Amino acid sequence: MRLQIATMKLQKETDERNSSERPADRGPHGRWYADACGTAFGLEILGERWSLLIVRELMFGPRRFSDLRSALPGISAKVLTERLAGLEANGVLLRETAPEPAPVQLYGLTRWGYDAEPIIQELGRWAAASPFHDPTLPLSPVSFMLSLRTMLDHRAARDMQLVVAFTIGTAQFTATLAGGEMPVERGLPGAADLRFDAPGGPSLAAVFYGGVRPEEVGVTIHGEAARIAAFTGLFTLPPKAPQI
Amino acid sequence: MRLQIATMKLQKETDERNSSERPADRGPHGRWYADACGTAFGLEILGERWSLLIVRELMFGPRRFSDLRSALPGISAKVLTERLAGLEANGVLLRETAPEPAPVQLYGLTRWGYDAEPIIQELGRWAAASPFHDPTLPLSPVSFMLSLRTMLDHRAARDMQLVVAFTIGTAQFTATLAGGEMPVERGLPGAADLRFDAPGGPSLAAVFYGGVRPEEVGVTIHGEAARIAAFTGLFTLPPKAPQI
DNA sequence: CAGAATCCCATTCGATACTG
DNA sequence: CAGTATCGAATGGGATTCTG
Repeated sequence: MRLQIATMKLQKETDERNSSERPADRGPHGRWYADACGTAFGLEILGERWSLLIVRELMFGPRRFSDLRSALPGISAKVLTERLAGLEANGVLLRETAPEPAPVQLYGLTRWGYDAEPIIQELGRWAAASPFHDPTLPLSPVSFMLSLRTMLDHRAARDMQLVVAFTIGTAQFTATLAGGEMPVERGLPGAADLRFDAPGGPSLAAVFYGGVRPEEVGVTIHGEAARIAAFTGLFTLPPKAPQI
Repeated sequence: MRLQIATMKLQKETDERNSSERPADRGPHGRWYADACGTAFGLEILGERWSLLIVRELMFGPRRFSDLRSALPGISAKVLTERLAGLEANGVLLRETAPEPAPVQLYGLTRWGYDAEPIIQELGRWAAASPFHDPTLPLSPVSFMLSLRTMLDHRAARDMQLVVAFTIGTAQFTATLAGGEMPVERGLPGAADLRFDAPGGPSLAAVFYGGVRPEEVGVTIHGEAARIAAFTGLFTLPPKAPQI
């Protein structure tokens, strides 16, 4: 395998194109709609393949490279690296070298990055109304928790107050329902009113949205029966769109 | 780096995934996040380059091929054709052969397609808070009208009732403000409380969002001065996001 | 003008191998 | 673990041409 020696010489010229200056060279590649519309600009930043899904996975706190890789089935290390760099360059996320016991590299959203949640929610809400939609695919724990936030019936929840613990595979979340809002954090609470344990995202989705009985899909729920019913009743998918 | 000899044998099995049939094989290319998340599914449909901007341009009613081409600087006929076909296959738009005097081909959103407006709005609102953003680029008339709907202060507008006519280049719109909402239609109203005439989208954006005086950018406004001020005051850009 | 079909090269992607 | 390097294959999309 010697021949590679010669292969690298041509590399050089390929990247001169990038040297063209743009105010803040966002898309690593030639994207760039010549359009002042905010939507178009948003697409420059989040519209590349995978970008928005990466932001989604960071929505409940910083993650490491390998967390992201395993949460995004099919993404390659190369593309993930590129996207992280692009998002960082655009101020959506930051690379934090958290010196815990073992110094780990983390990627976390900036405040503005967290502000992208409504985009993710609107897109998800809209897509859920599509006639086609395969709910059997893998669903990351973050996706499921985000879907709960999206589908929450704020009005119906206004007078409920609950601390709910979720264990989804190895991921743990605490949802705190109060005043019609439901912030979600990573980790388990000291005391919870309800506890959901599930092997993965799809099983919980089946229980919450598909009316499947928990034991059929390996989900166990702890808590007062009435509260369980009241809680799960707060989340409903939108009706399918008409075929016109 | 020695032995790569054996590397290519495993290729085969990689593409079997694609052979699985999907209801309506959307992305002409291998897109397809293996992900049940609604957001990921939405990205399958709207996440390709140009797709969402095409939807945006159709937001106030059907348009023809050449309308779209000129509203989307840089798109090629081939790509536009492909995207229109993809969006049609996914139920976002329909191709209507309206037999007017001269039988013209029109593309119009389905009801579900129109439901995508909140996605466009959230993306635009979010992007407008970016530190980088070049407002000097071309802005299509539709983009501007959509931005008004996005930036409208619904609360402040609740008690206002106005019919406002816009002429932006050759495009004409009627905005009907009432009850804190402001639907927009193509065409001019019989009678208007206010009338804006502008050479293009950017000039109006300068007036509404940049505090520029109309005459500086070729915009003329007709109507009662107090009403003009009250109306234009309803629309404000979000504050820039902090740099963290 | 609307849009389908062809050509063709630059870019991009995913897989694999490699490195600190 | 956190990437980087490289390669083959697929895709993107601009330009051009053709048709009704």
